[in-house]
Amino acid sequence: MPQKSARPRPDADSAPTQERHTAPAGDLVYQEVKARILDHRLEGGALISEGDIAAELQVSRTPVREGFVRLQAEGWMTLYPKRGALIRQAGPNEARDVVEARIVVESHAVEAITTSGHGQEVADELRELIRTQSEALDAGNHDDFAEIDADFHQHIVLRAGNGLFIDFFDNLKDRQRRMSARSVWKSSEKAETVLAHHRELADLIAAGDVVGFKQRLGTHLNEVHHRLLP
Amino acid sequence: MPQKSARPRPDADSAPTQERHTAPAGDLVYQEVKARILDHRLEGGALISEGDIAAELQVSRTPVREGFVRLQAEGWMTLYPKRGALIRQAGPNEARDVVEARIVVESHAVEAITTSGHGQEVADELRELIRTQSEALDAGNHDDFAEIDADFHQHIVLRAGNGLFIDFFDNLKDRQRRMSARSVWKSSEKAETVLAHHRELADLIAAGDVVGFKQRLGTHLNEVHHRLLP
DNA sequence: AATGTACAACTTGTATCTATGTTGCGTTCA
DNA sequence: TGAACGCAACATAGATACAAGTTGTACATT
Repeated sequence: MPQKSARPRPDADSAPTQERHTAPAGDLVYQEVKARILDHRLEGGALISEGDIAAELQVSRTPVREGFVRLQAEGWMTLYPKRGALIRQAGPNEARDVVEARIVVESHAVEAITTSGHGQEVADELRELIRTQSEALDAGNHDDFAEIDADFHQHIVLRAGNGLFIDFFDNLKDRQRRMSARSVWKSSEKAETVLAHHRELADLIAAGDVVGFKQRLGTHLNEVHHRLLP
Repeated sequence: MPQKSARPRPDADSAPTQERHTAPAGDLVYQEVKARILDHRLEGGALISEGDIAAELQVSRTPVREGFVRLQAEGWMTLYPKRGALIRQAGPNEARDVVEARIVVESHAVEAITTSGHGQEVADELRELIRTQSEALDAGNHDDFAEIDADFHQHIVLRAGNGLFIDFFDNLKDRQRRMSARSVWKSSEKAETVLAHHRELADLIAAGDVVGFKQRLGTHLNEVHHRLLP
């Protein structure tokens, strides 16, 4: 029997009636600390305290705690009672695990897309993305280039339509971002290589060649990765 | 440059020095509320408030809030400012998505296991699990039977060694649990069918037949599922 | 009757306060 | 010299206080 069987509810998963004009302090903490972890302003292994962040961000410790709990739930830090918050190390296998997981998830997404007959459609959307990414490169906008690069892969997973994989892939994206945060696509030669790879991947999707896609994606990710970590 | 570059740290991801003797109230809230969601004592669509849970569990709102934040991060509820916490609906595609994701993750795990040459080893471990599960059935212990059933599949993912997939699979397991919470393996005939399926799956792992495993797993999950959602 | 409005009840957001656990270091004692 | 002890500094856990947003309803107004 339901606990108390609910008051009028805001219509299953609808948006809040009114937007906030002031960002909640808890979200601020979450986003700010996560951003610092992803771009290595906070290094793995560092031990920080609620008080430090609270003072720096000019909020009380309560919303800091809220942010910390979220970050722990997502695996970015570990909370030690009465001790502090430890930023989690990347772990020796994480790079391998992320690449492996991406290959599995993205390849499956392509299979789902092609077997449902949306291969051409999605391939066209990806080519459009490649076009804008190419423009970003020409304009020298490296940040946009990197962002669209991530969008390309995410779009594939998005279009496959499995919400669980979509959420999981978000996590993978963040982890990859932390690992490759130090590198930028300054060399246009390397950037062109990435574009070429993406064009091939889009073609393979259009052709419905799932195994080909999987192989190419593997070489793509590994090649990108080896230019970053040597 | 590192923020403040850390005080002495408790040796990367080590356990806390001393165990607690009293369970933290925040964990209590998290586990209790999650349990209620998984077994439908809290239904999807219900709107609950921090105060209700706090009063019922005899703690203040602070740890309740902590638990709620964790539950939201894991996708079990949505927090609406000044309104309350809405238990998320299962979603019309969730059953399909969970099965799809499980097939992908488990099949990949088998591929990783067999290509690394641990197929026989893992198959033997699984057979041992099947043995204990069979004993639980004979003893009429349906709860243990269901638990070992979940362990069987989790073990495969565990042995593949990818920490990201392991965490993801935990999530899948909980979602499946919520969906099938109302059914029990009372019929020993159905239970025997499950055991037979698991034996076949173990055999396919031993034989290194990844595509065979994937197919069998698909029929297994769908068959199990169709007996639940008729 | 339909509509607009003021208000009471309820809920969260955040700050603050108290209690307690942990650590590091200086002091003491063998 | 070195180990044990005590204590101050620090950190979190949880409770509580208070401010502010949201909603349903009763009631006045048209």
